[in-house]
Amino acid sequence: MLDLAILGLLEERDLHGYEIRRQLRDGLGLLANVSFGSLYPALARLERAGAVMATEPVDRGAPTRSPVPPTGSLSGERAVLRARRLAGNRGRRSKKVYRITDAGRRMFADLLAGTGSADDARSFGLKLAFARHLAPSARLALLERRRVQLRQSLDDVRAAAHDDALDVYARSVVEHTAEGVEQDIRWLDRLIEGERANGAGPEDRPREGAGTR
Amino acid sequence: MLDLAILGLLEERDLHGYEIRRQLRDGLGLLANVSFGSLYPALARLERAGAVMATEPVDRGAPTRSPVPPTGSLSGERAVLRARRLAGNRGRRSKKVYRITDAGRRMFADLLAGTGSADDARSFGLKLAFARHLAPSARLALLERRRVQLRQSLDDVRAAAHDDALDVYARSVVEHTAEGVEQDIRWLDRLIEGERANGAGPEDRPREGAGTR
DNA sequence: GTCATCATGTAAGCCGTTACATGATTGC
DNA sequence: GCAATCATGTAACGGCTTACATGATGAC
Repeated sequence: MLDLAILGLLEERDLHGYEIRRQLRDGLGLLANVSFGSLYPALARLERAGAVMATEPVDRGAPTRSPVPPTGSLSGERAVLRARRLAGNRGRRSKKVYRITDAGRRMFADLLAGTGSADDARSFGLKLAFARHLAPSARLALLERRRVQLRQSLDDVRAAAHDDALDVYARSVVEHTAEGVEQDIRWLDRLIEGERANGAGPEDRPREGAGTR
Repeated sequence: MLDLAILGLLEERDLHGYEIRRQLRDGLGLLANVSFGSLYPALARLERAGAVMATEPVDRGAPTRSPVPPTGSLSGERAVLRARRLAGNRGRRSKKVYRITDAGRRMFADLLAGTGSADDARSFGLKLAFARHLAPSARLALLERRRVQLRQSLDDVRAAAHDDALDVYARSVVEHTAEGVEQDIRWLDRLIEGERANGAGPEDRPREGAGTR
């Protein structure tokens, strides 16, 4: 699920890990606080899988090999380190800006369209947030799959509400859960209606205007 | 979190693992499908910690000492009947009926009142479902803690909604999330109001009517 | 006598967390 | 020069899932 979010963000622009985390936190509330302990391993995994590649950040200024700046006798060591980084030294630590690859785009498309892990609310919300990368038919399918799941949930929770053994508090929880699911379904219905309505609409095509119909 | 649920169910009656799972699945929707792979280890852990004890259903032909749990519940009775039938058998593996201990009750109270892990919706829902075991003041505190968190969430998600870079779908997700949080807050407000109203009300005391006052 | 269900457990592994450790940049 | 922040990573661990293995019960 984290992979999906990372790839989705990288679809739009190159980013480094820290920035990805900020966008996940501030951007959309889902996946609110992923920790570095999961983010960086995920990036490393994606890089090993060939889905993303690390690109050196663009060096502004003189990137040619001028080994040592003429300043700083006291901070000599630091200056050397900085110089090595600017000179394109391999392996030194700095910002690592990641860029998605073609394989990564394919992986993203698969994750986005795959029925696996579309079950929970977070996965669905995440997928829907990236839904403009989906073909209209796949988008509709995503919404309708989710609707089926929510109908089932609603039946279950309503059955639970019939239990007479529930006290006031448990009952309140169950009933409020049911209301939440109902609201979700109404929301989905609005979205589905919108999708059906713009089948021929000229407005927001997914990304490239060259879609089928 | 699973511990809390288990102890909460055992507060009401003795149960064996399979039955606990069913109650978690059917009873209230939260913690919908815990798997045996987590349930049984959790029970074993609780037993090691002294929070629950396994009351072996009757051993062959020794009905003298504390043969059956004195519950009046339907499923409890059935379990007992089955266990009795089993008594004719050689004492092979059978149902393991768990009973909460005094230490377990203390642990349950701590988990229920503790501020830790009250953060997510599931933990809160679970705690609230068992809220009748809480003193009125602690119950109110639980609700108000949750309300503060939701206010914060609402501010965050509204800030996210101000982001102009969101496309239709991402924006819809954010806005629907905000609506959900608003609905949660209204629900909490109703509950808090109810709590305040029955401060002197004779209605639903937590469990035992024998309180002072 | 066999199948579905009830019932308990173990093993492997995923996904994510907290805590720790370190390096680089910026601003005072 | 020092602190705060930016930035990247590792280590240990916890909870929960799936898959596996086993045994008992009841229905037909």
